[in-house]
Amino acid sequence: MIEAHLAKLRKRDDISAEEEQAVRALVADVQDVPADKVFIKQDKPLEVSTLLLDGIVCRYKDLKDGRRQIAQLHVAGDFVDLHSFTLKRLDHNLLTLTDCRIGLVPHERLRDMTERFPHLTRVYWLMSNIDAAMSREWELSLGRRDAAAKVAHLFCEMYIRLGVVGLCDGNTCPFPLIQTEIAECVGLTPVHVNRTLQEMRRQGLVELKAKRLVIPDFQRLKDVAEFNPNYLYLEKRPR
Amino acid sequence: MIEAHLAKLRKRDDISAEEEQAVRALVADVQDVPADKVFIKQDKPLEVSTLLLDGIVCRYKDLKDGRRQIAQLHVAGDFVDLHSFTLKRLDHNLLTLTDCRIGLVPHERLRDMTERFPHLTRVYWLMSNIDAAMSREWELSLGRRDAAAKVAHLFCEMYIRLGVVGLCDGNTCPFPLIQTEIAECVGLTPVHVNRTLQEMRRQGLVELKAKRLVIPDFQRLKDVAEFNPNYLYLEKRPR
DNA sequence: CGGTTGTTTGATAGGCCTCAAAGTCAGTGG
DNA sequence: CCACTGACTTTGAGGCCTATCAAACAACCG
Repeated sequence: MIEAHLAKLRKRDDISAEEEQAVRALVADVQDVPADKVFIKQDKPLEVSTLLLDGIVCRYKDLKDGRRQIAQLHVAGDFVDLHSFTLKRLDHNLLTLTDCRIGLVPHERLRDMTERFPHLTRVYWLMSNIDAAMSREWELSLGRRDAAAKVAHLFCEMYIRLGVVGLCDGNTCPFPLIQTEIAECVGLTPVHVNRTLQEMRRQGLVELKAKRLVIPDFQRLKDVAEFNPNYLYLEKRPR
Repeated sequence: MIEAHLAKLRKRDDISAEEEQAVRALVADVQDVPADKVFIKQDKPLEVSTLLLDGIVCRYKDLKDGRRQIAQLHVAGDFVDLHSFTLKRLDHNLLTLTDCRIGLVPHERLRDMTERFPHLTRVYWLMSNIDAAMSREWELSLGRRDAAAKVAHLFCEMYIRLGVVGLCDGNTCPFPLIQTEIAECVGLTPVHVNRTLQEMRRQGLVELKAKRLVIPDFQRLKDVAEFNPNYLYLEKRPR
Protein backbone atom coordinates (compact mmCIF):
# COMPACT_ATOMS: atom_id res chain seq x y z
CA MET A 1 0.00 0.00 0.00
CA ILE A 2 3.00 2.26 0.29
CA GLU A 3 3.06 1.97 -3.50
CA ALA A 4 0.43 4.70 -3.66
CA HIS A 5 2.76 6.95 -1.72
CA LEU A 6 5.70 6.21 -3.98
CA ALA A 7 3.53 6.75 -7.04
CA LYS A 8 2.60 10.15 -5.70
CA LEU A 9 6.23 11.10 -5.15
CA ARG A 10 7.28 9.79 -8.55
CA LYS A 11 4.60 11.86 -10.21
CA ARG A 12 6.70 14.89 -9.17
CA ASP A 13 10.32 13.76 -9.27
CA ASP A 14 12.58 10.79 -9.78
CA ILE A 15 13.12 8.66 -6.72
CA SER A 16 16.24 6.51 -6.80
CA ALA A 17 16.32 2.92 -5.62
CA GLU A 18 18.25 3.97 -2.56
CA GLU A 19 15.73 6.66 -1.79
CA GLU A 20 12.89 4.23 -2.27
CA GLN A 21 14.56 2.05 0.31
CA ALA A 22 14.77 4.98 2.67
CA VAL A 23 11.10 5.79 2.14
CA ARG A 24 10.04 2.25 2.84
CA ALA A 25 12.19 2.23 5.96
CA LEU A 26 10.35 5.23 7.37
CA VAL A 27 7.30 3.27 8.38
CA ALA A 28 7.79 1.75 11.80
CA ASP A 29 4.35 0.32 12.24
CA VAL A 30 1.07 -0.18 10.42
CA GLN A 31 -2.29 0.19 12.12
CA ASP A 32 -5.96 0.04 11.28
CA VAL A 33 -8.22 2.84 12.41
CA PRO A 34 -12.00 2.57 12.20
CA ALA A 35 -14.10 5.22 10.47
CA ASP A 36 -15.13 8.33 12.32
CA LYS A 37 -12.29 8.41 14.78
CA VAL A 38 -10.32 11.52 15.74
CA PHE A 39 -6.92 9.88 15.87
CA ILE A 40 -4.88 13.06 16.29
CA LYS A 41 -6.04 15.95 18.41
CA GLN A 42 -5.19 19.59 17.95
CA ASP A 43 -2.28 20.87 20.08
CA LYS A 44 -1.23 17.50 21.41
CA PRO A 45 2.56 17.02 21.29
CA LEU A 46 3.56 14.54 18.60
CA GLU A 47 6.60 12.42 17.90
CA VAL A 48 5.24 10.36 15.07
CA SER A 49 3.82 11.26 11.67
CA THR A 50 1.07 9.43 9.86
CA LEU A 51 1.16 8.08 6.34
CA LEU A 52 -2.24 7.17 4.96
CA LEU A 53 -2.10 3.78 3.29
CA ASP A 54 -5.79 3.30 2.68
CA GLY A 55 -9.01 5.19 3.29
CA ILE A 56 -10.03 8.82 3.54
CA VAL A 57 -8.92 11.18 6.30
CA CYS A 58 -9.73 14.84 6.88
CA ARG A 59 -8.12 17.70 8.72
CA TYR A 60 -10.67 19.86 10.48
CA LYS A 61 -10.94 22.82 12.80
CA ASP A 62 -14.01 24.07 14.58
CA LEU A 63 -15.54 27.03 16.36
CA LYS A 64 -16.98 27.06 19.85
CA ASP A 65 -20.55 26.79 18.64
CA GLY A 66 -19.69 23.56 16.86
CA ARG A 67 -19.50 24.84 13.31
CA ARG A 68 -16.82 22.76 11.67
CA GLN A 69 -14.55 23.41 8.72
CA ILE A 70 -12.71 20.63 6.96
CA ALA A 71 -9.44 22.18 5.82
CA GLN A 72 -8.27 19.32 3.68
CA LEU A 73 -9.05 15.79 2.56
CA HIS A 74 -6.53 13.00 2.27
CA VAL A 75 -6.43 9.90 0.15
CA ALA A 76 -4.23 6.81 0.11
CA GLY A 77 -0.59 7.76 -0.35
CA ASP A 78 -0.86 11.09 1.44
CA PHE A 79 1.42 11.92 4.33
CA VAL A 80 -1.42 13.33 6.42
CA ASP A 81 0.69 14.97 9.07
CA LEU A 82 4.15 15.16 7.68
CA HIS A 83 4.10 18.74 8.93
CA SER A 84 3.98 17.60 12.54
CA PHE A 85 7.62 16.65 12.11
CA THR A 86 8.64 20.30 12.17
CA LEU A 87 5.60 21.73 13.92
CA LYS A 88 5.74 19.29 16.84
CA ARG A 89 2.00 19.62 17.36
CA LEU A 90 -0.90 20.38 15.04
CA ASP A 91 -3.33 23.23 14.72
CA HIS A 92 -6.12 20.94 13.54
CA ASN A 93 -7.63 17.55 14.25
CA LEU A 94 -7.28 14.47 12.09
CA LEU A 95 -10.39 12.38 11.58
CA THR A 96 -10.95 9.19 9.63
CA LEU A 97 -13.95 9.44 7.30
CA THR A 98 -13.72 5.76 6.39
CA ASP A 99 -11.97 2.74 7.84
CA CYS A 100 -8.31 3.44 7.32
CA ARG A 101 -4.94 1.85 7.33
CA ILE A 102 -2.09 4.07 8.43
CA GLY A 103 1.69 3.83 8.61
CA LEU A 104 3.43 5.37 11.58
CA VAL A 105 6.66 7.25 10.94
CA PRO A 106 8.72 8.33 13.94
CA HIS A 107 10.00 11.88 13.66
CA GLU A 108 13.35 10.43 14.58
CA ARG A 109 13.48 8.75 11.21
CA LEU A 110 12.43 11.85 9.34
CA ARG A 111 15.11 13.79 11.10
CA ASP A 112 17.58 11.17 10.06
CA MET A 113 16.36 11.47 6.50
CA THR A 114 16.98 15.22 6.53
CA GLU A 115 20.56 14.56 7.60
CA ARG A 116 21.28 11.87 5.04
CA PHE A 117 19.03 12.46 2.05
CA PRO A 118 18.90 16.10 1.00
CA HIS A 119 17.12 15.36 -2.24
CA LEU A 120 14.47 13.25 -0.58
CA THR A 121 14.07 16.01 1.97
CA ARG A 122 13.39 18.45 -0.83
CA VAL A 123 10.81 16.10 -2.27
CA TYR A 124 8.99 15.86 1.05
CA TRP A 125 9.24 19.61 1.48
CA LEU A 126 7.67 19.83 -1.95
CA MET A 127 4.85 17.60 -0.78
CA SER A 128 4.17 19.95 2.13
CA ASN A 129 4.14 22.81 -0.32
CA ILE A 130 1.64 21.06 -2.57
CA ASP A 131 -0.54 20.56 0.49
CA ALA A 132 -0.39 24.28 1.10
CA ALA A 133 -1.26 24.96 -2.54
CA MET A 134 -4.41 22.91 -2.08
CA SER A 135 -5.31 24.99 0.94
CA ARG A 136 -4.94 28.13 -1.13
CA GLU A 137 -7.22 26.75 -3.79
CA TRP A 138 -9.76 25.90 -1.10
CA GLU A 139 -9.48 29.45 0.19
CA LEU A 140 -10.48 30.63 -3.26
CA SER A 141 -13.40 28.23 -3.26
CA LEU A 142 -14.55 29.19 0.21
CA GLY A 143 -14.20 32.89 -0.38
CA ARG A 144 -15.35 33.39 -3.93
CA ARG A 145 -16.97 30.40 -5.64
CA ASP A 146 -20.73 29.94 -5.44
CA ALA A 147 -22.30 26.79 -4.08
CA ALA A 148 -22.35 24.78 -7.31
CA ALA A 149 -18.78 25.72 -8.20
CA LYS A 150 -17.61 24.85 -4.71
CA VAL A 151 -19.05 21.36 -4.87
CA ALA A 152 -17.97 20.84 -8.46
CA HIS A 153 -14.44 21.91 -7.61
CA LEU A 154 -14.25 19.49 -4.73
CA PHE A 155 -15.34 16.68 -7.03
CA CYS A 156 -12.78 17.62 -9.67
CA GLU A 157 -9.97 17.72 -7.17
CA MET A 158 -10.82 14.39 -5.61
CA TYR A 159 -11.27 12.72 -8.97
CA ILE A 160 -7.81 13.84 -10.07
CA ARG A 161 -6.09 13.01 -6.81
CA LEU A 162 -7.66 9.58 -6.60
CA GLY A 163 -6.59 9.01 -10.18
CA VAL A 164 -2.97 9.76 -9.35
CA VAL A 165 -2.89 6.82 -6.95
CA GLY A 166 -4.85 4.56 -9.28
CA LEU A 167 -8.21 4.62 -7.55
CA CYS A 168 -10.32 5.95 -10.41
CA ASP A 169 -12.15 3.64 -12.74
CA GLY A 170 -13.10 5.32 -15.99
CA ASN A 171 -15.22 8.33 -15.22
CA THR A 172 -15.84 7.07 -11.74
CA CYS A 173 -14.12 7.25 -8.37
CA PRO A 174 -14.87 6.35 -4.78
CA PHE A 175 -16.47 9.18 -2.86
CA PRO A 176 -17.49 8.04 0.60
CA LEU A 177 -18.28 11.46 2.09
CA ILE A 178 -21.80 12.08 3.34
CA GLN A 179 -23.47 15.37 2.46
CA THR A 180 -22.76 16.85 5.87
CA GLU A 181 -19.05 16.23 5.31
CA ILE A 182 -19.18 17.78 1.85
CA ALA A 183 -20.81 20.79 3.48
CA GLU A 184 -17.97 20.97 5.99
CA CYS A 185 -15.45 21.00 3.15
CA VAL A 186 -17.05 23.77 1.14
CA GLY A 187 -18.44 25.99 3.88
CA LEU A 188 -22.13 25.43 3.26
CA THR A 189 -24.94 23.83 5.26
CA PRO A 190 -25.89 20.21 4.62
CA VAL A 191 -29.33 21.28 3.42
CA HIS A 192 -27.90 23.60 0.83
CA VAL A 193 -25.42 20.98 -0.33
CA ASN A 194 -28.34 18.64 -0.80
CA ARG A 195 -30.18 21.13 -3.00
CA THR A 196 -27.03 21.96 -4.91
CA LEU A 197 -26.40 18.28 -5.58
CA GLN A 198 -29.94 17.79 -6.79
CA GLU A 199 -29.52 20.61 -9.25
CA MET A 200 -26.18 19.22 -10.43
CA ARG A 201 -27.72 15.80 -10.93
CA ARG A 202 -30.61 17.35 -12.80
CA GLN A 203 -28.12 18.98 -15.15
CA GLY A 204 -26.33 15.68 -15.59
CA LEU A 205 -23.10 17.01 -14.13
CA VAL A 206 -22.58 14.22 -11.65
CA GLU A 207 -24.13 11.15 -10.17
CA LEU A 208 -23.40 10.34 -6.57
CA LYS A 209 -24.62 7.15 -5.04
CA ALA A 210 -23.41 4.13 -3.18
CA LYS A 211 -20.38 6.14 -2.13
CA ARG A 212 -19.22 6.49 -5.69
CA LEU A 213 -18.96 9.56 -7.84
CA VAL A 214 -19.71 9.37 -11.56
CA ILE A 215 -18.64 12.23 -13.81
CA PRO A 216 -20.26 11.84 -17.24
CA ASP A 217 -18.46 14.85 -18.72
CA PHE A 218 -15.38 15.94 -16.84
CA GLN A 219 -14.82 18.95 -19.05
CA ARG A 220 -18.25 20.31 -18.23
CA LEU A 221 -17.70 19.80 -14.53
CA LYS A 222 -14.35 21.57 -14.80
CA ASP A 223 -16.04 24.49 -16.48
CA VAL A 224 -18.62 24.82 -13.75
CA ALA A 225 -15.88 24.71 -11.12
CA GLU A 226 -13.31 26.75 -13.04
CA PHE A 227 -11.03 23.88 -12.15
CA ASN A 228 -7.43 24.04 -13.25
CA PRO A 229 -5.18 21.25 -11.98
CA ASN A 230 -2.05 23.39 -12.04
CA TYR A 231 -2.17 23.82 -8.30
CA LEU A 232 -1.67 20.08 -7.85
CA TYR A 233 1.74 20.23 -9.55
CA LEU A 234 1.32 17.00 -11.44
CA GLU A 235 4.57 17.29 -13.30
CA LYS A 236 7.90 15.61 -12.92
CA ARG A 237 10.79 18.00 -12.43
CA PRO A 238 14.13 17.78 -10.69
CA ARG A 239 13.77 19.33 -7.25
CA MET B 1 16.21 44.70 7.41
CA ILE B 2 16.99 41.01 7.29
CA GLU B 3 16.93 41.31 11.07
CA ALA B 4 13.15 40.95 10.94
CA HIS B 5 13.61 37.66 9.15
CA LEU B 6 16.15 36.38 11.64
CA ALA B 7 13.89 37.48 14.50
CA LYS B 8 11.09 35.45 12.99
CA LEU B 9 13.26 32.34 12.70
CA ARG B 10 14.62 32.76 16.21
CA LYS B 11 11.12 32.97 17.58
CA ARG B 12 10.83 29.29 16.64
CA ASP B 13 14.28 27.79 17.07
CA ASP B 14 17.88 28.61 17.86
CA ILE B 15 19.93 29.77 14.91
CA SER B 16 23.66 29.39 15.31
CA ALA B 17 26.17 32.03 14.25
CA GLU B 18 27.19 29.88 11.32
CA GLU B 19 23.60 29.44 10.27
CA GLU B 20 22.99 33.16 10.58
CA GLN B 21 25.89 33.65 8.20
CA ALA B 22 24.32 31.21 5.79
CA VAL B 23 20.99 32.98 6.00
CA ARG B 24 22.54 36.35 5.32
CA ALA B 25 24.42 34.89 2.40
CA LEU B 26 21.21 33.74 0.75
CA VAL B 27 20.26 37.20 -0.45
CA ALA B 28 21.91 37.93 -3.78
CA ASP B 29 20.26 41.24 -4.43
CA VAL B 30 17.96 43.80 -2.88
CA GLN B 31 15.32 45.64 -4.85
CA ASP B 32 12.57 48.17 -4.31
CA VAL B 33 9.14 47.48 -5.71
CA PRO B 34 6.44 50.15 -5.80
CA ALA B 35 3.00 49.54 -4.34
CA ASP B 36 0.34 47.79 -6.37
CA LYS B 37 2.64 45.81 -8.59
CA VAL B 38 2.19 42.13 -9.47
CA PHE B 39 5.82 41.16 -9.26
CA ILE B 40 5.34 37.41 -9.61
CA LYS B 41 2.76 35.92 -11.91
CA GLN B 42 1.01 32.62 -11.51
CA ASP B 43 2.56 29.68 -13.42
CA LYS B 44 5.65 31.52 -14.57
CA PRO B 45 8.82 29.43 -14.10
CA LEU B 46 10.97 30.75 -11.26
CA GLU B 47 14.56 30.40 -10.26
CA VAL B 48 14.64 32.94 -7.49
CA SER B 49 12.71 33.28 -4.25
CA THR B 50 11.67 36.51 -2.61
CA LEU B 51 12.33 37.58 0.95
CA LEU B 52 10.22 40.52 2.07
CA LEU B 53 12.41 43.06 3.83
CA ASP B 54 9.89 45.84 4.17
CA GLY B 55 6.27 46.49 3.25
CA ILE B 56 3.15 44.37 2.79
CA VAL B 57 2.68 41.78 0.07
CA CYS B 58 -0.25 39.49 -0.69
CA ARG B 59 -0.73 36.21 -2.47
CA TYR B 60 -3.92 36.18 -4.50
CA LYS B 61 -5.86 34.05 -6.92
CA ASP B 62 -8.84 35.01 -8.99
CA LEU B 63 -11.76 33.72 -10.98
CA LYS B 64 -12.59 34.53 -14.58
CA ASP B 65 -15.21 37.10 -13.66
CA GLY B 66 -12.60 39.04 -11.71
CA ARG B 67 -13.57 38.05 -8.20
CA ARG B 68 -10.34 37.94 -6.29
CA GLN B 69 -9.31 36.07 -3.19
CA ILE B 70 -6.26 37.03 -1.20
CA ALA B 71 -4.89 33.78 0.16
CA GLN B 72 -2.31 35.24 2.47
CA LEU B 73 -0.71 38.46 3.63
CA HIS B 74 2.98 38.96 4.22
CA VAL B 75 4.88 41.31 6.43
CA ALA B 76 8.55 42.24 6.74
CA GLY B 77 10.67 39.18 7.48
CA ASP B 78 8.44 36.75 5.56
CA PHE B 79 9.84 34.56 2.84
CA VAL B 80 6.97 35.27 0.49
CA ASP B 81 7.72 32.57 -2.02
CA LEU B 82 10.11 30.23 -0.36
CA HIS B 83 7.85 27.49 -1.72
CA SER B 84 8.79 28.34 -5.28
CA PHE B 85 12.13 26.70 -4.53
CA THR B 86 10.53 23.26 -4.63
CA LEU B 87 7.42 24.10 -6.66
CA LYS B 88 9.38 25.78 -9.51
CA ARG B 89 6.37 27.95 -10.32
CA LEU B 90 3.51 29.32 -8.26
CA ASP B 91 -0.22 28.74 -8.23
CA HIS B 92 -0.93 32.32 -7.21
CA ASN B 93 0.19 35.85 -7.93
CA LEU B 94 2.27 38.04 -5.67
CA LEU B 95 1.23 41.66 -5.36
CA THR B 96 2.71 44.51 -3.36
CA LEU B 97 0.11 46.33 -1.30
CA THR B 98 2.60 49.02 -0.27
CA ASP B 99 5.99 50.13 -1.46
CA CYS B 100 8.26 47.22 -0.66
CA ARG B 101 11.86 46.26 -0.35
CA ILE B 102 12.64 42.68 -1.28
CA GLY B 103 15.66 40.42 -1.14
CA LEU B 104 16.23 38.00 -4.01
CA VAL B 105 17.39 34.50 -3.16
CA PRO B 106 18.50 32.25 -6.04
CA HIS B 107 17.14 28.72 -5.74
CA GLU B 108 20.68 27.62 -6.35
CA ARG B 109 21.61 28.92 -2.91
CA LEU B 110 18.64 27.31 -1.25
CA ARG B 111 19.54 24.04 -2.83
CA ASP B 112 23.03 24.44 -1.52
CA MET B 113 21.61 25.12 1.92
CA THR B 114 19.65 21.86 1.83
CA GLU B 115 22.88 20.00 1.07
CA ARG B 116 24.97 21.65 3.76
CA PHE B 117 22.63 22.77 6.53
CA PRO B 118 20.08 20.12 7.45
CA HIS B 119 18.95 21.93 10.56
CA LEU B 120 18.45 25.22 8.75
CA THR B 121 16.58 23.30 6.10
CA ARG B 122 14.24 21.96 8.76
CA VAL B 123 13.70 25.49 10.06
CA TYR B 124 12.74 26.73 6.60
CA TRP B 125 10.54 23.71 6.09
CA LEU B 126 8.93 24.68 9.37
CA MET B 127 8.34 28.17 8.03
CA SER B 128 6.54 26.73 5.01
CA ASN B 129 4.45 24.65 7.37
CA ILE B 130 3.51 27.68 9.45
CA ASP B 131 2.44 29.39 6.25
CA ALA B 132 0.20 26.44 5.55
CA ALA B 133 -1.20 26.60 9.07
CA MET B 134 -2.21 30.19 8.41
CA SER B 135 -4.00 29.11 5.27
CA ARG B 136 -5.95 26.53 7.27
CA GLU B 137 -6.98 29.14 9.78
CA TRP B 138 -8.12 31.36 6.92
CA GLU B 139 -10.11 28.44 5.54
CA LEU B 140 -11.92 28.29 8.87
CA SER B 141 -12.57 32.03 8.70
CA LEU B 142 -13.77 31.94 5.12
CA GLY B 143 -15.94 28.92 5.63
CA ARG B 144 -17.44 29.39 9.04
CA ARG B 145 -16.85 32.75 10.70
CA ASP B 146 -19.41 35.53 10.24
CA ALA B 147 -18.44 38.91 8.83
CA ALA B 148 -17.44 40.58 12.10
CA ALA B 149 -15.42 37.57 13.26
CA LYS B 150 -13.68 37.37 9.89
CA VAL B 151 -12.52 40.95 10.05
CA ALA B 152 -11.66 40.75 13.74
CA HIS B 153 -9.62 37.63 13.13
CA LEU B 154 -7.66 39.26 10.36
CA PHE B 155 -6.86 42.17 12.64
CA CYS B 156 -5.74 39.89 15.46
CA GLU B 157 -3.47 37.91 13.18
CA MET B 158 -1.83 40.94 11.66
CA TYR B 159 -1.37 42.60 15.04
CA ILE B 160 0.44 39.54 16.39
CA ARG B 161 2.53 38.96 13.29
CA LEU B 162 3.61 42.57 13.05
CA GLY B 163 4.48 42.42 16.73
CA VAL B 164 6.81 39.48 16.18
CA VAL B 165 8.95 41.60 13.88
CA GLY B 166 8.77 44.65 16.09
CA LEU B 167 6.32 46.73 14.10
CA CYS B 168 3.63 47.18 16.75
CA ASP B 169 3.56 50.20 18.99
CA GLY B 170 1.50 49.63 22.11
CA ASN B 171 -2.03 48.70 21.08
CA THR B 172 -1.38 49.97 17.59
CA CYS B 173 0.09 48.61 14.38
CA PRO B 174 0.40 49.66 10.75
CA PHE B 175 -2.50 48.48 8.61
CA PRO B 176 -2.24 49.90 5.13
CA LEU B 177 -4.94 47.77 3.47
CA ILE B 178 -7.90 49.53 1.93
CA GLN B 179 -11.35 48.14 2.54
CA THR B 180 -11.50 46.45 -0.83
CA GLU B 181 -8.34 44.54 0.06
CA ILE B 182 -9.73 43.56 3.44
CA ALA B 183 -12.78 42.28 1.59
CA GLU B 184 -10.54 40.21 -0.68
CA CYS B 185 -8.88 38.66 2.36
CA VAL B 186 -12.05 37.66 4.15
CA GLY B 187 -14.31 36.78 1.25
CA LEU B 188 -16.81 39.61 1.55
CA THR B 189 -17.71 42.59 -0.63
CA PRO B 190 -16.16 45.98 0.06
CA VAL B 191 -19.56 47.40 0.93
CA HIS B 192 -20.19 44.80 3.57
CA VAL B 193 -16.71 45.23 5.01
CA ASN B 194 -17.45 48.91 5.29
CA ARG B 195 -20.64 48.26 7.27
CA THR B 196 -18.96 45.67 9.41
CA LEU B 197 -16.14 48.08 10.25
CA GLN B 198 -18.61 50.78 11.17
CA GLU B 199 -20.32 48.43 13.57
CA MET B 200 -16.99 47.36 15.06
CA ARG B 201 -15.98 50.96 15.54
CA ARG B 202 -19.32 51.74 17.14
CA GLN B 203 -18.68 48.95 19.62
CA GLY B 204 -15.24 50.32 20.32
CA LEU B 205 -13.53 47.16 19.07
CA VAL B 206 -11.12 48.89 16.72
CA GLU B 207 -10.18 52.18 15.21
CA LEU B 208 -8.80 52.21 11.71
CA LYS B 209 -7.55 55.38 10.16
CA ALA B 210 -4.52 56.85 8.47
CA LYS B 211 -3.41 53.31 7.64
CA ARG B 212 -3.06 52.40 11.30
CA LEU B 213 -5.05 49.97 13.37
CA VAL B 214 -5.79 50.72 17.02
CA ILE B 215 -7.03 47.93 19.27
CA PRO B 216 -8.28 49.37 22.56
CA ASP B 217 -8.98 45.95 24.11
CA PHE B 218 -7.21 43.06 22.43
CA GLN B 219 -8.91 40.47 24.60
CA ARG B 220 -12.32 41.65 23.48
CA LEU B 221 -11.28 41.56 19.84
CA LYS B 222 -9.91 38.05 20.33
CA ASP B 223 -13.23 36.99 21.78
CA VAL B 224 -15.18 38.32 18.83
CA ALA B 225 -12.81 36.54 16.44
CA GLU B 226 -12.34 33.38 18.49
CA PHE B 227 -8.69 34.06 17.86
CA ASN B 228 -6.16 31.62 19.28
CA PRO B 229 -2.54 32.27 18.26
CA ASN B 230 -1.57 28.61 18.54
CA TYR B 231 -1.62 28.23 14.78
CA LEU B 232 1.23 30.75 14.48
CA TYR B 233 3.56 28.48 16.44
CA LEU B 234 5.20 31.25 18.39
CA GLU B 235 7.32 28.98 20.50
CA LYS B 236 10.96 28.08 20.44
CA ARG B 237 11.64 24.38 20.13
CA PRO B 238 14.45 22.31 18.68
CA ARG B 239 13.43 21.26 15.19
C1' DC C 1 -38.85 -4.76 11.82
C1' DG C 2 -37.67 -1.11 14.96
C1' DG C 3 -33.67 1.85 15.27
C1' DT C 4 -30.28 4.58 13.32
C1' DT C 5 -28.08 7.20 9.96
C1' DG C 6 -28.36 9.88 6.02
C1' DT C 7 -31.24 12.33 2.48
C1' DT C 8 -34.94 15.15 1.01
C1' DT C 9 -38.59 18.61 1.34
C1' DG C 10 -41.05 22.90 2.86
C1' DA C 11 -41.54 27.33 4.66
C1' DT C 12 -39.41 31.29 6.32
C1' DA C 13 -35.71 34.32 7.50
C1' DG C 14 -31.57 36.80 7.27
C1' DG C 15 -26.87 37.93 6.10
C1' DC C 16 -24.53 39.49 2.61
C1' DC C 17 -24.60 41.10 -2.26
C1' DT C 18 -25.62 44.36 -6.03
C1' DC C 19 -25.88 48.62 -8.15
C1' DA C 20 -25.69 53.34 -7.96
C1' DA C 21 -24.75 57.63 -6.15
C1' DA C 22 -23.04 60.72 -2.79
C1' DG C 23 -19.55 62.06 0.45
C1' DT C 24 -14.70 62.58 2.17
C1' DC C 25 -9.99 63.52 1.84
C1' DA C 26 -5.28 64.03 0.46
C1' DG C 27 -2.61 65.55 -3.24
C1' DT C 28 -1.95 68.55 -7.42
C1' DG C 29 -1.72 72.54 -10.02
C1' DG C 30 -3.10 77.08 -11.27
C1' DC D 1 -5.28 79.42 -1.36
C1' DC D 2 -8.68 77.18 -3.62
C1' DA D 3 -10.81 74.54 -7.40
C1' DC D 4 -9.90 69.95 -9.28
C1' DT D 5 -8.89 65.20 -9.41
C1' DG D 6 -8.62 60.50 -8.19
C1' DA D 7 -8.79 57.18 -4.67
C1' DC D 8 -11.30 55.58 -1.05
C1' DT D 9 -15.31 55.43 2.09
C1' DT D 10 -20.06 55.76 3.09
C1' DT D 11 -25.06 55.50 2.29
C1' DG D 12 -29.51 53.69 0.35
C1' DA D 13 -32.68 50.52 -1.59
C1' DG D 14 -33.73 46.20 -3.18
C1' DG D 15 -32.84 41.36 -3.97
C1' DC D 16 -30.73 36.90 -3.92
C1' DC D 17 -28.25 33.17 -2.10
C1' DT D 18 -27.75 30.49 1.58
C1' DA D 19 -29.15 29.54 6.44
C1' DT D 20 -32.49 27.86 9.77
C1' DC D 21 -35.75 24.86 11.74
C1' DA D 22 -38.66 21.08 11.51
C1' DA D 23 -40.43 17.12 9.72
C1' DA D 24 -40.91 13.44 6.41
C1' DC D 25 -38.65 9.98 3.78
C1' DA D 26 -35.29 6.36 2.47
C1' DA D 27 -31.83 3.09 3.26
C1' DC D 28 -29.23 0.18 5.87
C1' DC D 29 -28.57 -3.16 9.77
C1' DG D 30 -28.53 -6.41 13.37
